[in-house]
Amino acid sequence: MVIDSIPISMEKILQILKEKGIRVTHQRLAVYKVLCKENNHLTAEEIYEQIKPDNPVVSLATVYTILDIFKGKGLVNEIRIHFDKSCFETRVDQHHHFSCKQCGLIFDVDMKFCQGLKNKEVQGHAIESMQGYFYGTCRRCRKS
Amino acid sequence: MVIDSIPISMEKILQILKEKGIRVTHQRLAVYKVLCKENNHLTAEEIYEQIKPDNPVVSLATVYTILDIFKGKGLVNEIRIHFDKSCFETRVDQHHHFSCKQCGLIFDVDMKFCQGLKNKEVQGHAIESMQGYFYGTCRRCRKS
DNA sequence: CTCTGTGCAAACTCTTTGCACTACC
DNA sequence: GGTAGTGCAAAGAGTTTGCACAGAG
Repeated sequence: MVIDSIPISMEKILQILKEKGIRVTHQRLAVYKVLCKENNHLTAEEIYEQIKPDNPVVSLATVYTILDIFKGKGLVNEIRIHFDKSCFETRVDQHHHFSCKQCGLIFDVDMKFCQGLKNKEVQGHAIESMQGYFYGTCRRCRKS
Repeated sequence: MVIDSIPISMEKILQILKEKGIRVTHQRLAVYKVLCKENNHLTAEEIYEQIKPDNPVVSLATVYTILDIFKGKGLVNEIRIHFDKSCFETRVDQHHHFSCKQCGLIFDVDMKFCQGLKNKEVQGHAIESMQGYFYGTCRRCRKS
């Protein structure tokens, strides 16, 4: 399921969590909501900072725990396009990422080249998943 | 330049370092030699452990410093196929990596699909470099 | 001899863990 | 009410930094 940057209702999130058998708490709703709202690639720290205003008593450790649960249930995807920290997104289908060296933003990349690579093999090794990380200058930064 | 797992002479390493304008020290020779010898994807810690026997007084911090210099001069490539730590290799031409979930080994992957992607663009973003990370079960582990 | 490289220890960042308390269901 | 989730603080791993000493050119 891909959720766009359009606002998502609390009822919808509640339903998603219940479907996955994830116990519903205030913090879990908040984490998922922020990830949907931004449709962005957020670090645990960024998620933490964004939910704090609405939820003053919350801890970064819990955000990590929640992300780990979401990841295990296939609700979020973890990427490591920047070497030093993980980013999380709600888009969990096969796609890749571009990171801009100037502005630091991460963009989703859909490329045909790796369609069908999954469950194939390369040089005798069986591929279960793949991540393509691209680095360069993004569309917007190129113009300026 | 790609150096295979065949032994490399100290003279050759010396020459490579001098060509790149890198001041030659015992530690730098040792780091580069281990990376060549293994033709492997080694973490800083692993490099440190391997050079210690021949060079009892050496520090992990220096290994990091040396790897950073080598990287800056284009002598080694840093990959982050495992989220928690970096691996280094002497192969610096365009290629990708496969990590086996069972044995943990990293294999080089040469794929046609991304030839020519460099200096092209994707969805308006200018690509300067890319990294393809594949995960699954390697050839050897599949047999057992 | 000078200036860069090194070892050491401490600091730093991101992430995980242990434990008592809280709050879903 | 029982079990799982949480906050907090502390620990852990990987990496970087500051500084005095050592060694390359």
